Amino acid sequence: MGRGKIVIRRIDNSTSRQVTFSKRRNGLLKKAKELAILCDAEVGVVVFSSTGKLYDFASSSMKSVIERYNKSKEEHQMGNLTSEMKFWQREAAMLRQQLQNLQENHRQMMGEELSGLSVKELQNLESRLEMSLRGVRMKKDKTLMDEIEELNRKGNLIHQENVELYKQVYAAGNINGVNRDYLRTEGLGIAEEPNVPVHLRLSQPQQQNYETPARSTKLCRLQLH
Amino acid sequence: MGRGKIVIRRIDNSTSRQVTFSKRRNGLLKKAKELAILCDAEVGVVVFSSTGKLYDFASSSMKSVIERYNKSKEEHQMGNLTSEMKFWQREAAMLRQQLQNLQENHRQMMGEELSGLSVKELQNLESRLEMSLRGVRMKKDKTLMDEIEELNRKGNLIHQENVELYKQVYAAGNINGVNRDYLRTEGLGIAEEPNVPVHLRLSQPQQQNYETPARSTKLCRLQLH
DNA sequence: AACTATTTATAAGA
DNA sequence: TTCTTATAAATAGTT
Repeated sequence: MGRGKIVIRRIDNSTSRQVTFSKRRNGLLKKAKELAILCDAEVGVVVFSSTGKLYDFASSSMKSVIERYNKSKEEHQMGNLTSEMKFWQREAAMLRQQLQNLQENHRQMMGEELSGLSVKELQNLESRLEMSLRGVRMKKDKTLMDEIEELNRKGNLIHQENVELYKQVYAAGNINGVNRDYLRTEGLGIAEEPNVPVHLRLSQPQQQNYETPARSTKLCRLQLH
Repeated sequence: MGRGKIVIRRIDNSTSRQVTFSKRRNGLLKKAKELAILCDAEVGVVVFSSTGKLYDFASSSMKSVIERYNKSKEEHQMGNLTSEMKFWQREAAMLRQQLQNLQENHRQMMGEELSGLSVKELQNLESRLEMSLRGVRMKKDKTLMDEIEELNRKGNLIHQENVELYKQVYAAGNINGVNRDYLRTEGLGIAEEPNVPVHLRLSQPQQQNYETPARSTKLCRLQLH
């Protein structure tokens, strides 16, 4: 339909290609529009030029056309997208449900929202809490015991070190009496300083924190078991 | 381009419309194909007939065309979709995180997975459990008390009923002495059976279960505070 | 579905 | 890009 017949293959001449693109693109969009109107059809056309520019026509809206297209196939592109979205929606709903269940459970474990529970359920809850409490106390006691044991071990070590130092001091004292007295009273503090105070500083705050509750928990535990 | 000129408006004659649709649809798809080849363009055409049937052409693939179309706009259709999907993905991730936190919390409350906890945290957990336990026990006790009270109320009611019946029986007994003796010994048991024993069966096992642990915990509580 | 008179689209040139 | 115009292509109405 022009001065000469052409074969349908890529137009090599860039300018000519661009011109033809412009003409035929308008023609295509015009025909799409006419088809939609004449035949009461829903039509969508998307064209990207070789330079990447977008031209489109949709008798209704491209959104509508694409949605209908995807629905009409139930397998492509958007089908994947919607099904993926549905997956995430279901995922969210499922997680929300789980969360709600666990929250209710948790609140009940925290002693809240007990109104709806029967005596049987309350008993159940009670024994679960007792079990948990027992477990927590056992763990705590074990932690404390371990700490005490460690401290004792360190204490003994230091004590032994002191005994050794005493021996050395006594041995030195046989040569110089003044030195011996000095060491016995004040020098002992100096001699221990590089070791003992460091250990004490490390262990003291821990010891302070647990002593009061530790005693009460032990009493509890004895009565519980 | 035919025997006569036509105005572009919906063709009323259904048959004619259908024929024209067929012709022009083919023309449109052909022209789309030619445009794509001649001008090295990416083209997608979607047509729905008035009866809902789908016809389409895509120079590459409809998936590619639609994706490119959506990307090329960054606001329509797919933009909404992806942002909506991203919303749901974020929602799911958030819920999953919440769930995880709560689950960890819950497991610790259940006395599991206590390895990573410090003494301070264990203490905290312990007191939370104690508080919960206290709450649950209070609720249970209240439930039981209420039940007992209700039973007493009913018992009293029945007792009064019996008293009334006795009175009637005595009044009747003035006429017949044998009937009076029968009601005084065995009739009482029969009268109470439909109410009292049923309630006792309900409350007895519940009461048994909680008494032992309740006492020991109370002792603990007193020593702790 | 085929035909064909005509309209329409467009290739080539400006 | 746009206009022009000769000509190819599409298609309305008919068979």
